[in-house]
Amino acid sequence: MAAVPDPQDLTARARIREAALRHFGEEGFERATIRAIAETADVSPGLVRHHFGSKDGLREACDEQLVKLLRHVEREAHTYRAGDLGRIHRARAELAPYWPYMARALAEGRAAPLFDEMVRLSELWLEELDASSDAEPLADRRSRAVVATAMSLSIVVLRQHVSRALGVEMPGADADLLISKAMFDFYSRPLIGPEDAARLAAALDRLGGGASPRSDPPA
Amino acid sequence: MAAVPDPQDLTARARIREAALRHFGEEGFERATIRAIAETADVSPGLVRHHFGSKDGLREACDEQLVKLLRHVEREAHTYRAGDLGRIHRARAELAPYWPYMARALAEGRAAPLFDEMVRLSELWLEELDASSDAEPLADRRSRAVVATAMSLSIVVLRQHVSRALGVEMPGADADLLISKAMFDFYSRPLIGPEDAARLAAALDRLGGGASPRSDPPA
DNA sequence: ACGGCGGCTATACGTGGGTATAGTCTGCTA
DNA sequence: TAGCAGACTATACCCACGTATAGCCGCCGT
Repeated sequence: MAAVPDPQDLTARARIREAALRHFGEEGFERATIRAIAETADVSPGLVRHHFGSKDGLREACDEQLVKLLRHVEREAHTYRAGDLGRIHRARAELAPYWPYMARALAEGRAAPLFDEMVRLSELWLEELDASSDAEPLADRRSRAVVATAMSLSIVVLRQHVSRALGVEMPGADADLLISKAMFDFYSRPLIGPEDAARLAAALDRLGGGASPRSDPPA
Repeated sequence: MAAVPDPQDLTARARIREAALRHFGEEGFERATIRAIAETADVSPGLVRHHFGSKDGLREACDEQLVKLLRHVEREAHTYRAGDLGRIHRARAELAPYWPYMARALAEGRAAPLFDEMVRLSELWLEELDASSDAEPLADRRSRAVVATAMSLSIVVLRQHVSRALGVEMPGADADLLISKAMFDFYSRPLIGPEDAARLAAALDRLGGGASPRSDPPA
């Protein structure tokens, strides 16, 4: 349950995997070398191959480990009621060391189970929410869940920019405070009125099967 | 003004740069090779070095080009009023071919000017918005601008997951429609009531300089 | 006591790919 | 016509790194 779960008495296999998660996260898959990973794990390069077959094999093991970790954290904090901030807090703290790896994996389009799992959670969350609201949603629940997931992950994936732009270190309490408040603000204060939203949605429908890309409003 | 601005009668230097933007975007910086880029640009590998000095030099040129492009698009669509969807539409279409490169650059923490520029725009946008609203924001404007920027970029950076999870191709009209509607929904319908938000913000303040990371609510 | 197996190391091989150098061709100025 | 400059090519170098092989050592079952 330690944030970094591994003192130094771990099986070599696990040490290698943890070292890889760090190296891949910090340097990226291509720049990271088996030799460096082995050195960090305090084993010979050959052993890496022995256990994981190849560099790609090692990465797959890392991905799996990441999903395993997410599920663990999830299980531990499945009380997702907004009230229990402390619980979520601790859960996130456990993930933080793996942010760099996570961010890279997601940005490269890997770690799909992780993303999908979060979408699932978002859908559950929206389901509750829809039940307790009377206004009609503009989009189907799944779309909203996917977009919400992407948005929440953006903070991790773009943490270097967020950190720099806010002038705070990013796994860090200051950042948590600023970001959480900003998000609560967005969650609680509508940026556009319902009539404007309906008008925009209608305009979109009119553009319909129209032309090429679009993704999101300016901000 | 063409979406991909370059037929095939461009200066070799420009052809190389465009080829690099594509290769770096699709394969990543490390996996992309100077030789392949040269071939795409229909020049010899040596010429790449001649013009850009090194692979890193080439990447820097790409980053600069990206910022130049953003400013161009911005200038062209500086009428950021939500009404003129068509204008924004065309502007975005011009950027779309560079999404893969953009996404990678941002995820790796590069292309800071691009991010910062978007933060600036968000701040302007929020400034207007704050003026026309009476409710007190929970966070300072800059924090909100940074978070909003990260959120809107998340769609591009995580487009592979978004695309997969929605089952639509991602530079594409279908995706635009779904995503835009979902975003308008979030922008127009508050997810939590103001009293809950205030309570949560207060709770955060109480945790205060507390413990380690936090980033965002579950969804 | 022993045979075998799995964790582990040392060493070597092969090559992809960035970089460096030398040389060619075209066009311009005088 | 000479001669220089810069765009461009061909070729070679070199090393980092993934992969492969062969072997050592300690443990366990019998």
